[in-house]
Amino acid sequence: MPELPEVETVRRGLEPVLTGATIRAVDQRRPDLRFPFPERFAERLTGARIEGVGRRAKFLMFPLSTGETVLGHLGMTGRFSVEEGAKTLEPGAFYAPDPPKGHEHLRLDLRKAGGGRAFVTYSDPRRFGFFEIVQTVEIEDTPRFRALGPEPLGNGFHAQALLEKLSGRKMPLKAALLDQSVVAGLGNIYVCEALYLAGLSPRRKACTVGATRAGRLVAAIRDVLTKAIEAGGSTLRDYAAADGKQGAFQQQFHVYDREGDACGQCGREVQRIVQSGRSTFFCGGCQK
DNA sequence: CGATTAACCTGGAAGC
DNA sequence: TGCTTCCAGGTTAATC
Repeated sequence: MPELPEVETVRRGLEPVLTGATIRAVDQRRPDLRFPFPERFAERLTGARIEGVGRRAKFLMFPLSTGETVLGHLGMTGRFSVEEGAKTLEPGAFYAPDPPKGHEHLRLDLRKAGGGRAFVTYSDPRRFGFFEIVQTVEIEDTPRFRALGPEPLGNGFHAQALLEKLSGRKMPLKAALLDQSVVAGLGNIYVCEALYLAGLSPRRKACTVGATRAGRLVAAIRDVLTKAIEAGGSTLRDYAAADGKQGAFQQQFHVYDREGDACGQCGREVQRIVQSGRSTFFCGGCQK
C-alpha cells in the first residue's frame, strides 16, 4: 500500500518513539510473512537499543546498538501502531495493551529513551510485508539495496541519471517507473500522478524520453512526492500513520482512482487502462 | 537479456 | 441475504 510518502510518514511517526529505546521483549506470532523472519529474529533484537529510524525507498531501517540493522518493508497492507504506556516502569505503573490478535504479527515491548514504556505493533492482513536483518556497515552493499535506483528526493536523481536508466528500455514508461532499479520508491499512485504532471503518456516507450522530457519527469516526481509527504501520504483503504492518523493527499489526486472524472486541465475524461496487470489512470488529452 | 504474467494473501466492494 | 467475481499503495519467480 504504502509508497515512499506513506513510508516516510510512518518513519516520522516511529522516530520519536523508537530512537534511543531499548527492546525489552519481542512477541513474534508466526514464522513468516512474505518471507521467513530472519534466524533467531526475536533473540537478536531483545536487549538492543534502537539508534534511529531511517528510510531507503520503501524500506524502513532500524539500526541497532548490536551492529545489525533491521529492514522492514510494509508490502501492501503493512502498518505500525504505537501504544504509549505509563511514564515510568515503577511497580504499580505497569501497563499492557490488548494481546495481539487477528493480523498483528509482531510486537515490540520498549523502554523509551526517556524511561517510559511503549508497545509498537506491526499488523499486515495480506502478509506481503517482510523483515530482514543486515550488518549495518554493509547495508549499502546488501543485495536488497544494491538493486535500488537513486532516491527520488536525493541529489543522485536528475535528468541525466533518469535518461540513462530509461535508454534502451522498450517497455512502457509506466512500467519503467515502477521498476525500483530505475528510481526507488515510486508505486502505482505516484507514477500515475507524476506522469500526468509531466504531461507524458504512460504508454510511451521508456526509451523515447529525451533530455527535456526527462527533466520534466524528474521535476514532476519530486513535486508530487514532496507534496504527498507534506500531506501525510494518501489513505485509500487501510493505510494509516504510526499515530493512527490518515493521509490527506488522496484529495489532491489528478488522475489516480478518478476514472471518468473531468481532467482539471483540458476537461476530457480521465481514462483507466491496464498495464502489466495493474490499473493506470491518465488523461489522453494532456499526456502525450 | 528484456519484458509481460502469475503468484503470494486477505478483505472489502460490487454484481447477480 | 447469500454467493461469486473483481480489485487493491508491492515484489518476485516463472514463462515467453
